[in-house]
Amino acid sequence: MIDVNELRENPDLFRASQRARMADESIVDAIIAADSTRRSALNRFESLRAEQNAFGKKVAVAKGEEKQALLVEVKELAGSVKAAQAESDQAKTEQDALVRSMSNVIEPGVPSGGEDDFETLRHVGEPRDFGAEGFEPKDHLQLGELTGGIDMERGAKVSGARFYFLKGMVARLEIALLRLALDEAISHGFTPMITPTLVRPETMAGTGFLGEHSDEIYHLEEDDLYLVGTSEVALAGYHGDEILDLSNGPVRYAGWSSCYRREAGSHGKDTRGIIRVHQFNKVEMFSYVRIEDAEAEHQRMLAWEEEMLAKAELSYRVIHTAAGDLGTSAARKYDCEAWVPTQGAYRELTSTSNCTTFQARRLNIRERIPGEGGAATKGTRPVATLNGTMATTRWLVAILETHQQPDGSVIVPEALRPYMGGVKVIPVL
RNA sequence: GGAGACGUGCCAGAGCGGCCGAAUGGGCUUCACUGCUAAUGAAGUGUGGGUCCGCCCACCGGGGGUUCAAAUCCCCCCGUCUCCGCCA
Repeated sequence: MIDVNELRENPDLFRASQRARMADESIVDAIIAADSTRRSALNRFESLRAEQNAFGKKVAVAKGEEKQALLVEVKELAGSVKAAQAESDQAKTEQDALVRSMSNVIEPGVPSGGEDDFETLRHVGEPRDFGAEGFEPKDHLQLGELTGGIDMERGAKVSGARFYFLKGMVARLEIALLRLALDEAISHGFTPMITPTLVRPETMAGTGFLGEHSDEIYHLEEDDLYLVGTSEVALAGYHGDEILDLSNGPVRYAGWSSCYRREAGSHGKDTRGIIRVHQFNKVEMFSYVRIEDAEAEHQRMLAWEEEMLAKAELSYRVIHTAAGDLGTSAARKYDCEAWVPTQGAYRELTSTSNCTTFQARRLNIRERIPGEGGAATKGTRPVATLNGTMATTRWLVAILETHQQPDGSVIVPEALRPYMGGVKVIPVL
């Protein structure tokens, strides 16, 4: 959630951000109006309440007839206090709804526009030239089937469309990838975490996923629990309502979990293979940092993601996502998209977002305000949160296709071999 | 699944419907004292919001209710613990 005081003081910044996102600008003025209504209603209630409190003290010490007289008088006051309180609560609720519906303010330099208006920052590695090598690459599903590693048919039989079995060497490859990702994260100071994948409505709402994208989320009616689409949900909720000590640097967690997505609006899209599925695994970085450190942490996360892509020996490009494609919480987002040979396209493998103080405000996660020499002074302020992908099941698509051989066997990237008992090649069955 | 107990500040732990934002002890910070440490003494030590910057309002797991007035009484929810049952 955005900072209302800042919005009041600098509305143009917020209007510009909304414009860049191609979102409604008028919400800025609506919030300012609702805030002023809220404050005047609150003032009315509080002064009446103060009066009532003062009366209450008199009533407490009065005796007999005097007490009875005071009671009659104060009874009327109690009525107006109640009414003023209702009005004040109402104004607060209205303002809150508006504020919560507004997206984060973008960071400087974020490209304006929608999904296709991203800026390409760089290309790393050359896409493998199968033409020059003289053979037609197979897609990841063909490869998966040839090696006995992916079974979509039985996935559909057991669970329906967009479900799959990973078997044998491909199953091992996924575990190897995730373990490498976790070890990399640990070496960068992240504490490994295995998180709950079912969360309560409050947690889901707190992370901002229950808004526009609520139809993407599985909900268990019987128990009123949600299946998470990423461990970010649990990791952000982890320190909810807490005051953190960031004086020794960022607090970093690497979440390992299954992720569940309904893929509601994507019928007919990516129906082949495991590119877009209802359930997959992911190792996710999540950092709590001081506001001043957020931008630097974001650059670090991007660099760590690129290191992982290098270890998987993939060619990719890095894009700077446009404002309209950021999602509610992010102020800036970088995606790394790997080259998928049979699609002739770059597909997203990682995504790292700087949510600045947006999530922390909503979840009430703060730190003591650092004073001179780093010692905490009076007061608190929200922290910044960031997240980024270390590895997901989808990586298998790019790895299988990129490292395939003419017969359909697949060479295992060197960095993954120690996690596969030294296996160098996934053979055709 | 059944029965019961409990949830108060950084921690432990009191709390009669009004004098309770909350006793007491510990911790922490500052000061004093003592060669140093320890000990001792004194003061301070929650969060959020509003503000005419004097103060004022709210918060005792969460949400409702009763009352002129709720940490305190009533209801619902969440959580923790104990016992019984069930499953492994």
